[in-house]
Amino acid sequence: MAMASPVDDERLTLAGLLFEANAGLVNELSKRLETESGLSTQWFGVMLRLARSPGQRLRMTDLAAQLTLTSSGLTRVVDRLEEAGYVRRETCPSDRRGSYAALTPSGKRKIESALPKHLDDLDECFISLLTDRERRDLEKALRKVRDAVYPQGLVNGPRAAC
Amino acid sequence: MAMASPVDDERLTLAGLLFEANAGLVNELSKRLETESGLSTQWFGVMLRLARSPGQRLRMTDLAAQLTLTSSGLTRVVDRLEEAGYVRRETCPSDRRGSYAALTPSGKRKIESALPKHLDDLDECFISLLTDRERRDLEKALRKVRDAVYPQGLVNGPRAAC
DNA sequence: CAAGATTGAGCCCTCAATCTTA
DNA sequence: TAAGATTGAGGGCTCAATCTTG
Repeated sequence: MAMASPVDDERLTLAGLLFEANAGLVNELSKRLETESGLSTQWFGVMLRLARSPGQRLRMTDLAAQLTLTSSGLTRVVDRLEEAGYVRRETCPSDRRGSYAALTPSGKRKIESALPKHLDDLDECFISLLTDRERRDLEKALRKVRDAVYPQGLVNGPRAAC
Repeated sequence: MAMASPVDDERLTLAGLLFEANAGLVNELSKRLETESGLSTQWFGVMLRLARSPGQRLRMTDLAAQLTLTSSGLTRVVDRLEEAGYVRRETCPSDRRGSYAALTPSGKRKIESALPKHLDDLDECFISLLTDRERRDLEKALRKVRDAVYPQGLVNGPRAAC
């Protein structure tokens, strides 16, 4: 009987499944999103988070944290989104160091028109594969992990508007 | 009572939890892996997959698929791993177009010395947060998703050695 | 021509340094 | 001095084109 090697540890298997499920899903969804709406997952993620926020705006720092991006990386993403007309920067009156990223009307239309098809895709590749019970259990488990390792994700509400 | 907007759809929430749990975990584990062993998650992933394979080798194409990388991307990763002495290329005698990536003895020592601490990290950030039952359920759910969207992941056994 | 692997060009991200404001 | 945002330099990936072998 063969010895179990550490490289076959079952914990690696579970982690591997998480990584692979995530990677596969992101790949498939981004391909579809790109062809259907011309949006990358990164752009979609930015615009979706802005759309969900009061006033459709978020501080650059908060948005960067939500996207697991450095503030440097976010600066460049917002540069491109601004050039495309989907987002614009707004200065923060009460703290002149900071700025907001705000969804433009064009950006709001864009995300809203892209959303229905994206939800269909999400159903097809992910949601519909699971039973109601599996979905609830999965959400609970993922939330535990997320809360433990995702520092600023969606926990922080948006700052008080200034 | 407020209308539910599509941007608040619960399916987006579940998908977002998957993305955020994954991103948070990768970030945390890669930081630790880097400081403890000087390995990136990419290098670790390559070496782990080679270590798990018969003969500690894999065809470049198969390895690329397992890592969700283009063959172009894998070529460059293996270039760097070869330069570090952890991996070497071997030509395939029966099909001279192809080549193998093979773990060197140095690479094998490296991954084996990095593994115990990495497993501890994995426990701390992920595995130990869940009950046995939650782990089993999570594995089942993730496997369904993975199998649906991860084309060549770990499904294909390695090709017959030539 | 198709398949496996590599190369050149270009994109997007990070790290470290910088500038401005609190 | 610290915090927020930006910029320059550099790394790693993808896409498209190329080379070799089947």
